[in-house]
Amino acid sequence: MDSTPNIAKIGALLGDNARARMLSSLMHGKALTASELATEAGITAQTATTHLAKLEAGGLLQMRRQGRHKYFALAGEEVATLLESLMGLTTSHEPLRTQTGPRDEQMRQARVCYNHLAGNRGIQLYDHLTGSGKLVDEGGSLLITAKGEHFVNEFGIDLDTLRASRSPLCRSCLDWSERRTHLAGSLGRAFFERFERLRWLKRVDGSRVVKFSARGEREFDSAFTVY
Amino acid sequence: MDSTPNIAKIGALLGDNARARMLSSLMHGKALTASELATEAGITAQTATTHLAKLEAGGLLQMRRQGRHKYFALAGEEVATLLESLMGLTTSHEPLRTQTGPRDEQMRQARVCYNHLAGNRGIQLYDHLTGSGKLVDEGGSLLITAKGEHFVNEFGIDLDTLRASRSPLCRSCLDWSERRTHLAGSLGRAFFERFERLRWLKRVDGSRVVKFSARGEREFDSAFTVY
DNA sequence: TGAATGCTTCGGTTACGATCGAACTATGGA
DNA sequence: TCCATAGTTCGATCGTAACCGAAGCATTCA
Repeated sequence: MDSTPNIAKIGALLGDNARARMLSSLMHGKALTASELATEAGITAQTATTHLAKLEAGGLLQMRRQGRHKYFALAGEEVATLLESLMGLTTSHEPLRTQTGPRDEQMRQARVCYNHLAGNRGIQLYDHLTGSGKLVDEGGSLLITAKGEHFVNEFGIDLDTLRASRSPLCRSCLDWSERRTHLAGSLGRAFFERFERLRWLKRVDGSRVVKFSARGEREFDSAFTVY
Repeated sequence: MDSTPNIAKIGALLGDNARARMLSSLMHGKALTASELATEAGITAQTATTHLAKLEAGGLLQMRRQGRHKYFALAGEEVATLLESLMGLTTSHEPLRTQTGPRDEQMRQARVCYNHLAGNRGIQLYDHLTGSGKLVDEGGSLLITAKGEHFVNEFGIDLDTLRASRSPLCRSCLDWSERRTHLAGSLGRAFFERFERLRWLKRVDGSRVVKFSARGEREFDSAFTVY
């Protein structure tokens, strides 16, 4: 059994500039979409597609579909280690990689994502709902419980209207800044609209950033405590 | 400062089949000559030259000239680690690499190398001579001391004759099986001839293996104790 | 000195893979 | 039902690098 073909194959994967750039922009551990990775690598979407397919087939990346998006992340700890030791070999010892995460702290806190709430606040919402048994994850799909229905209606959201729409009610969405899931789907959107109407938050125009008011923050925290 | 070009560069080095094979045949830690590496990789000497130059320039290999040979070894522990983690990624977990060292135990013990003694016995000789102050390493070149001259003459080797030849008297030679140095040069050859004449050893014909007699072994050991 | 051996340089061929334009499918939301 | 957006497939182009034959150095040893 000769294992050298394998090492050459992995090496070849790492040996392309575009792919290398993709991989290192994933070093911070978070997932990125195909087009984001294309931009990172400075190539077109078509080219990115083929690269990403190769990287996934080679076991370096892990993919997760999310609606019309594809989120890619490093396949595991070993891959990250490999990349680190590669970087360590040449650039002995630069400070490890410039922060590629969300440059803007505000954005990391709260932002809009397809009209629902993302960022730390979005995660808080999601964690509260699942942690308190209002939503449950049934084999990948998110379901609302009786308790959840009650809570949502109490909160001023008309579930029946939402159900009339064809789009899925609950849906988890991978958060690119925190690599955690938050609530998407029509329920997610409804929550966001409700927050706006309650004046808990306001969108900063021309950006995806969402700004909470002081009162909004307080009331959000008390409504969605995380256990 | 973007470090991705570097990782791509190293990746590209690893990404060629011939180079990968060369690297993994060096995994056991010992040094190989350019032509041995060419054979390992299944390519011609010309092609090997360019590959080896790239690997050395890329900091993956370390080279040491030795007469008309060039010995290559992995540049360091980090390189070995990198290769291991690469292999680990795909072939989770084959036993690490087939033994590429000298297949023949006899050969590992004692053999001829340019008419001087190599293998464990050669190392023993070398270690004795340097350890007892008969030879000293002066900035890479090996010199004989007064004590050494006395010893050599006592042993039945005519130093003056050796000095008349144009070839260097003392010379250290990297041992491919043990990655240690042993004595080469005309003195090395003279020792070997003397051992033959004393009937301490005999060459096994058609091979580089050298066989010690029981008496030879005993006397060799007492003459060349290692401290 | 000359023969043998190890390595290198040069030139030309060949194969592979990165790239993108254009046209396509799939998904989400109105 | 329809639009906008994310990602894919196809085909053609282009550059790079691996490869070897042949001839050239360099070293050892007689």
